[in-house]
Amino acid sequence: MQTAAAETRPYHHGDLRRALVEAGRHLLEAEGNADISLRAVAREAGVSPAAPYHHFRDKSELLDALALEGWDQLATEMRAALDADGAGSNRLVTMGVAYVNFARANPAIYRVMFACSLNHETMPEKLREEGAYKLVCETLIESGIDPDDEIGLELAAAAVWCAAHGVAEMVSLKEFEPLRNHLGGEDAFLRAIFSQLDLFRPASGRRVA
Amino acid sequence: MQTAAAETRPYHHGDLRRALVEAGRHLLEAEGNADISLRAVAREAGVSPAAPYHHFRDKSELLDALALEGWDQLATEMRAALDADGAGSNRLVTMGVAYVNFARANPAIYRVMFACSLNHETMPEKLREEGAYKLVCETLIESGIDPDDEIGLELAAAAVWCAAHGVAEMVSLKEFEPLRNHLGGEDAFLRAIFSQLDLFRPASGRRVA
DNA sequence: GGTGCATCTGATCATTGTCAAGATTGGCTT
DNA sequence: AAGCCAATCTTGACAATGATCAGATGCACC
Repeated sequence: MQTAAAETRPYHHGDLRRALVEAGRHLLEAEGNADISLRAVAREAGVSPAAPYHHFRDKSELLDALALEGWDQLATEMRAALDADGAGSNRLVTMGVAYVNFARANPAIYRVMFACSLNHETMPEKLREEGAYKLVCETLIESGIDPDDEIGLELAAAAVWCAAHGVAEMVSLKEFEPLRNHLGGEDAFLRAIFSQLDLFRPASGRRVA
Repeated sequence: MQTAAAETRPYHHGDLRRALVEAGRHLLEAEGNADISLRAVAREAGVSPAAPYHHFRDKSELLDALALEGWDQLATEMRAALDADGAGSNRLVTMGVAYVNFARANPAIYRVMFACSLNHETMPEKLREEGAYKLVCETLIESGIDPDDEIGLELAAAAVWCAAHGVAEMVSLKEFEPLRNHLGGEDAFLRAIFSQLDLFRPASGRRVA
């Protein structure tokens, strides 16, 4: 069943690169499995197994593209959560919850995102300039971190990100089901977890060494 | 180059299951890559590609066995770190650092451990009874959590584990290299990160809801 | 000593990532 | 408008992998 390119197969498929990325995203969402087969992506896009190689050197490059889109979406959703946030609430926690909610809602994509980062041993630069990382820094400054203490800021951002990632990956384990129920749903559960990591309380004393 | 079974190939290989697990661990350690090929494991053990199927239903079952060994080793190292810890130091942080050090020293094994857990959507039960999870709970109680507040304890343990896992996976990114150097090495870096997550400070006020 | 059964091998299949060579076609040059 | 170029897509192929099955092998037990 080809979802995307059913109609008339165009001789030279207008923008295959784009189509491949979207096919990949569909597969990731549908199967919920992070190890997509390149051939399956090509199939879904309605082209031959070798076609993708004219747009990506490698399977991993396709995954990189998928990861990039994921990071974009993540940043968008985090920003949206902050914007929708009532004044006076803990914005760091709100952001963390949004992060984890994204990871829970798109587990396959999230795994691809992180796997790519670990492969390259680095995260996409975009994050620092305009993406989620910058958002984290801004929110940290909002909540009392000294913006001029570059080391302190980076350390805090690292810690926050680590915590969010840890929660994102652990929280889908069944072990936490009872806890989640007891606390009354996903968001309350996540907020409780984050609250346990005191960093997420505004302006608690912090130290670098 | 077969490392393990070079000598004389015994007709019925004494304990192949064991040999396979060890071969797998060697490959994980050597290649540093988490996606071992079952065939490669068989090769390393000096048997045919089909032999493992008499001891494991599946490739994933071999990985499960490897994961289990990993969890054991982790618990051992965490316990050792606690035992070697000077009195008066922050034992939760010590434990967290040991956790992350293990993950950093055995990245492939750690990835297999966690991938297996995510596949089954649960962690091995052994952890709760006698493994790392129990250690975490004990140390939490030591550091002031009310042992009778079951919910609170479980929540705290969840938070601690999430944080440790997050740090373990993030910390190998190159982005943190300057930070690590600035703080004077791996352990100082990790302690700084953990210190940012205030939970790891003894007896800071905690709340459940 | 003989036999049953767990264990191991060999052959085989479908799938996958990747590549090289050939077909197709849109766009630019003149 | 004719024609060529280079990008794009397909076909066919290769090696490696996970998995299965029929058969060989030899240990333990009767």
